[in-house]
Amino acid sequence: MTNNDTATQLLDTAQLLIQKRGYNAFSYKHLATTVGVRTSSIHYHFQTKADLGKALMDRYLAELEQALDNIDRKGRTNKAKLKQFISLYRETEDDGVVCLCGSLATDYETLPVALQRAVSTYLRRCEQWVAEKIDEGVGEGELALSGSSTDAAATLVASLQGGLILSRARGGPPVLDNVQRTFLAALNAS
Amino acid sequence: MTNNDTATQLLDTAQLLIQKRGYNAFSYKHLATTVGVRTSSIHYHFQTKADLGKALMDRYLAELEQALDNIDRKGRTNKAKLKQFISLYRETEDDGVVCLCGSLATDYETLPVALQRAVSTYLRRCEQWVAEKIDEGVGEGELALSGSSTDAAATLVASLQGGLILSRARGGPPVLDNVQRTFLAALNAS
DNA sequence: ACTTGCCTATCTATACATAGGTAGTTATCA
DNA sequence: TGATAACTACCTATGTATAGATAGGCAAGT
Repeated sequence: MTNNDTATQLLDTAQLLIQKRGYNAFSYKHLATTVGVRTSSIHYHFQTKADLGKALMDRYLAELEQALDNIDRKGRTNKAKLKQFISLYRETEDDGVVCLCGSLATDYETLPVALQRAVSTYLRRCEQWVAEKIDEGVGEGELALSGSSTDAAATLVASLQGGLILSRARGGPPVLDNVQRTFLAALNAS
Repeated sequence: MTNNDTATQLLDTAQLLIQKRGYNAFSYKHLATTVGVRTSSIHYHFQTKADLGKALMDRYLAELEQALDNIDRKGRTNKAKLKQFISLYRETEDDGVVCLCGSLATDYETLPVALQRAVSTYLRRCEQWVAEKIDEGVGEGELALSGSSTDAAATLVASLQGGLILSRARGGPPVLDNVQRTFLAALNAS
């Protein structure tokens, strides 16, 4: 399908542009020239910029669920699962971009409501999943934690998103390596 | 001086707009109508948007140094100083905005070089200061740390910035409260 | 014939920026 | 002291580029 091809290409490119430049610095014109079509063609596939954004987040959320599923099925220990989760973001850092969701979260106030909701959902899902793994790990005596799992989960998600955002500006070795070490140390699980 | 007044008002308002909406979603028009002048008047005070951004970051950096100085002079223990540092961001979270620097960091790729440099400087300065306090605290036996102070400092700054950014989208109780508890727990210093 | 997937052409709104004017203030010095 | 030059802090008007969006056409597939 040419349809599928172009639509997917539009999604892929738009996502990258948003991750690189932010929602408000990315435009249909920019996207069009990058993909090699006219802006009107983008409007054909995604009537408005808000629709495109929503489609992007829907896909991103589905991919997250898939990734979490994968980790849950393949990971042996909870520590390994959490490491896998972190490495999801660590790969993003290597790409020199931020999480789609973190990018949108910064522009939160300027987003259409549907997008705002999708961003919230994504973030809460991440925190919930992380807290779950920590709880399981602690329950099984695999991990130790001096605070609450909720605190640790919220902090991890914040530091992953923040780490990605700061990484480009700060330069130097990957910030998420520091984050991972700190997080695992707090769980007595280097 | 009317000069001082308008210029300062422009800076204040511009900063708030950027912290609320991001660098690229804030415009001279928006700023002008908010302050009650014409866009050309903004150009009079700050020839270009890049100049305005630079002036903003210069001021922000100066304020940071002042705040750190204040904390260093007034804080008794290193733990207290670190708590004070965190509360700087915690106040920002209450205002429902993000750190100016965190906002700019997200749009990093689209910023004029002078602004990029200012953002880097700010972030590195924060990390450096935090690492210093941790080192001192550990040296004096006041704090204990299982990892490196560099890791902890980078992680704290990332989670503060990330926490602010996620806070609006996530809703619920302040994220930075979770961050503070996690951070202090990791230092064996609740 | 109808749908799909793209195109050209065009619209309105806004972005950042500049040119040039003006009222009010301050400095200079015969 | 009071004429004039220079400066300050705005203004109106305008320009060029880009934003997101729409209308309508057309070729290819079914």
